[in-house]
Amino acid sequence: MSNKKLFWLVKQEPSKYSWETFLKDGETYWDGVRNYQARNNLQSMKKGDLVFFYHSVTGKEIVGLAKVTREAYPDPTTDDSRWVVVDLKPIKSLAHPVSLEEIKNHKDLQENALIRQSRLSVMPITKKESQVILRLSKTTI
DNA sequence: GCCAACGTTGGC
DNA sequence: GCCAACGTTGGC
Repeated sequence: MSNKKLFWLVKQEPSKYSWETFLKDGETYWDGVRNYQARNNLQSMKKGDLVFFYHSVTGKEIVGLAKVTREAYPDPTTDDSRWVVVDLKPIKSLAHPVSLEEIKNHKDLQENALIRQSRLSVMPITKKESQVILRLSKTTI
């Protein structure tokens, strides 16, 4: 695993866009972000970065891993030039989804933005956190 | 369905 | 530039 790659986490309600739909689509642009902090995170993503996919509200677990295939460009779903999207492509489903409860209960994940800033929909994940999550998910890249 | 957290908007 | 009102998100 290259140590230059950064890890991120994106959040979505499965009723709006589920991991299963994402797998079926094969690739998608991540639209609809209307929050500056989340937008800034999108703009910081580099091609090849790895992105955890979290199901909010229903499921409340990290279900899959994707990668950035195109860096930030203007959101095609709006004329408002403030907003951007990135292209994401699924890599694999996690062998064992990592639930919010597991994250909350793990001592090394207490500082995770998923807990600290529950409303943020695009957030960075530290390398250490990503290793813990991958271990919990019984998934290797 | 409720409510806490928090971002945005608009009046002053 | 402050802050009250309001809207949205997401856990419970």
